[in-house]
Amino acid sequence: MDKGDNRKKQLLQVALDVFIEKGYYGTSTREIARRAGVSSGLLFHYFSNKESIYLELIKLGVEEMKINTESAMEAPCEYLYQTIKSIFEQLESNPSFGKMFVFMDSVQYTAVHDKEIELFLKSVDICRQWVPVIIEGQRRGEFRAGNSHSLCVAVLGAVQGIAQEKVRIPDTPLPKTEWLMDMIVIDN
Amino acid sequence: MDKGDNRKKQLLQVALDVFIEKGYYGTSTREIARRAGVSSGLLFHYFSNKESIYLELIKLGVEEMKINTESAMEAPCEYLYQTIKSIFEQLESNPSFGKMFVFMDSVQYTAVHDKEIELFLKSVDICRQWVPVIIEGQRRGEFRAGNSHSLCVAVLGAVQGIAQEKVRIPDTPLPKTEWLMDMIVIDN
DNA sequence: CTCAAAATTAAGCATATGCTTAATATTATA
DNA sequence: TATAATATTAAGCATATGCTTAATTTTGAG
Repeated sequence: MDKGDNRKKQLLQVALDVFIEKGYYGTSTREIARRAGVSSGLLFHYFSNKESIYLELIKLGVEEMKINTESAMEAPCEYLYQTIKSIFEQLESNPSFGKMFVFMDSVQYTAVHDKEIELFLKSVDICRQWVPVIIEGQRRGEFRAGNSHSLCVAVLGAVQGIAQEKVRIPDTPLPKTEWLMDMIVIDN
Repeated sequence: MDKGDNRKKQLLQVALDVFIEKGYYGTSTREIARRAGVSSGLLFHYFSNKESIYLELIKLGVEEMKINTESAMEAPCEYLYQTIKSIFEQLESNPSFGKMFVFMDSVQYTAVHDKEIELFLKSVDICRQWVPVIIEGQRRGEFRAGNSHSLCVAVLGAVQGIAQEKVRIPDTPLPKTEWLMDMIVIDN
């Protein structure tokens, strides 16, 4: 890994911070550069334009979400419980995961331009990955039956809400997974 | 009600649309004016600056949320059920309510400048109003017991998620309140 | 109709923004 | 050490932005 790769990673990290804080339009390339301690010219040496920084972050987010749901798929039982628990654990141990998780939520409805609608849809797809998670959870008897889509929205909403609080106010204690499950899961 | 009042209301409506679409920083005063079909000078005739437009919208949102939770408080039973049902009904019948509901969510963590932190906190307080709603729901036996804060986040997340979808994609059918309740409510 | 108040616009200033370009510093390799 | 590739900066161009100002149109009461 050469120096350039490190710099690029650093710039992506800083960009993620600013995008979360101020959104796409509110983020200036100058601010990203300033916070990273480099000239804005350097930013455009590593990225062709502002939009491509944003898109690269979305790509990374898509990867991360994929890994997360896929690994949970392999859990032998307590499927959804494991998924949520793993997310909570990462929220606690890995701040950058939380940032990415919140970022991906904010991206959902923020198509910057029409031409990037394709990548935009891909990120929505990631959230759709939760739908089979819910359905599988229902099949395994973790959930009460009901409208899968709404259930998905509820679970995602709950987890996202908790993640947002954790990212913005890091001191926030996370609820025990059991507590969260307790709200939505069938009694044993 | 004179002409000026109507214009001001119209400008606020348009501003709300743009703020939801592009966030605070991504919204330009020129765009608000253009979409309203007036010059940008007129915008600054009715509002002292961009920030004050945003703050005025927050104030209106605070009012609306207050009315909503307060009226539900008076429901004799099925407290939370009525609250959510009323929100869903308004989402279906009154598009501007949905916009405001989603807007208030987006405002939560977007303190524009430090000096307006006070009004910002007020809007957070509105969301806090949900906490007694949940606790009361638990007391009345609508909910299983559990951590009230997490339960609040979950319910808010669910309702917000559904509202967002409805506002961005108006064709989205809303779930029956029963379905949503079914996820989180104790069996009768 | 008169004319003052209110509504509205056009033009522009100062600054911020996305991005480019040419030059300089640093690094690595032969 | 010499040299080519890479990393980095400083300066600036074109445009967008928040907001002001002076002028013009519209409105409504006497």
